[in-house]
Amino acid sequence: MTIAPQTNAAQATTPSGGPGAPKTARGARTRARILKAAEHTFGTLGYHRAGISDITRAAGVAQGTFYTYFAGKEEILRELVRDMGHQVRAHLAAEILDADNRLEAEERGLRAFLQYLYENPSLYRVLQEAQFVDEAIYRDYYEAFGKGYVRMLANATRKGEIRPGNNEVRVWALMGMSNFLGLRYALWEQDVPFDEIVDTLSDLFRNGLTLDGKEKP
Amino acid sequence: MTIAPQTNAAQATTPSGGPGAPKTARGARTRARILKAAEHTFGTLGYHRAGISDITRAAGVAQGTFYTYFAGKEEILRELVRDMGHQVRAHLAAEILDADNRLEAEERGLRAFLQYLYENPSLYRVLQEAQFVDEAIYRDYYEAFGKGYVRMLANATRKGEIRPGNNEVRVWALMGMSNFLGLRYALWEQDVPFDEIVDTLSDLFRNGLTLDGKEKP
DNA sequence: AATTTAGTTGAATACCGATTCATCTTTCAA
DNA sequence: TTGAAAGATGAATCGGTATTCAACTAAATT
Repeated sequence: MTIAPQTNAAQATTPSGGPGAPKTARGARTRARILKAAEHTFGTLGYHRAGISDITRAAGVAQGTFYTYFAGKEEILRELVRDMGHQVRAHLAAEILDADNRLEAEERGLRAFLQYLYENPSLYRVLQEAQFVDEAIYRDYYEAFGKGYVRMLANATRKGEIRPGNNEVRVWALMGMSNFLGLRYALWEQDVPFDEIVDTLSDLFRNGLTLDGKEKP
Repeated sequence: MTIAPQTNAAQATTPSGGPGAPKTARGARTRARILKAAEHTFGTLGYHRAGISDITRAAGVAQGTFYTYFAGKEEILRELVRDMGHQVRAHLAAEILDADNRLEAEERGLRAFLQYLYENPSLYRVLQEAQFVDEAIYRDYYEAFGKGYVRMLANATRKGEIRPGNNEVRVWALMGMSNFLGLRYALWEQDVPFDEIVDTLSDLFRNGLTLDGKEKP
């Protein structure tokens, strides 16, 4: 039930250029600390309110150290979004793996997403704000996410698990649902159990996304 | 087919306090010009990048004039979101009025929303950014929107047009869908005709939201 | 051990843009 | 017509913070 206990922004990061990719163990550690601090700081204060000084303070380093590893405020945000994107996708993919069919995958995926958001509230804020700092990276995130999603729906269609239809449009609808449900029920207020949310959507899917004899009998 | 041709941020505004509610025809006109300019400027540059000077320049007034009518940058954003919220709700309500049943209302509502977003791209940006400047106003917007929506679904349930279920959860899911579909297909790229989007969702609704004999025959 | 390279520091800089204000112009009411 | 209220002006102020940099310390290499 408990999923992905600790946030770990640094772990999976490919330094990807920058002014100075760390060349020492110590350097790598420091860079990681700054990145994690940025995740927390941006998530709490928001991108614009968060100062470099807030980030470095949280990381326990001097202001100047920041610029040893990142070209500036925007770049660290980009890095962060890339990083978080990988994490979520990996996490959800793992949660879905042992689903027997598409419906079950949707149910598990949604529940895992709500749970993940609840445990990593920074994700939402960082991602949404990134949209206005650099739209491209935001699009990339959702297009990457959507691409894999469409592929899965295509497979499900082939297997006869869901009815044929425009899967791309469906995917954007589905991502929108998760997003809003997460915002409302995982971040704002947890006044409806995740199970009930999943059941409600499952009901919607069973009689519209899935193909088990209706409409055209 | 063409809906709400011109943006008109000022029109419906109740000055609502502020440092100086205009007391002259001229004043009212100037205030309106500034508000409309802010809509455009925020929508184009984004809240943070947009300077007061950009707004006043677009409005054709001096910087100082801004503060005759608005306490500051945040306040004009609040005013704008309130204003735009009214507009969208009114617009969609009108579009839905003559629908015969819930499904038709959903179809018309979605199409109208996509169209509206396409014609008023500022709406999305201003609203989403408001979230990080003053979360309350963002919540208010969606909660106001959602409240009316839930009421409509409740009516539809009573009439037997949709199956019973958690309508609040459904509403948040529906708002999420519209939002993402709008972002992707109305703002980013118009590579899929609105009709196809509506048809795709309609198919989803017909076999899950609506009740016309399936699952439990 | 000596030397070079990598990493760290934090105060100083540099820039930007929101807000203020003293002054001038227009509108309005008597 | 005239005085007072409302509106408009835009240059100067003021606060904030991203970024730079010269000096210092730690780590690696010979």
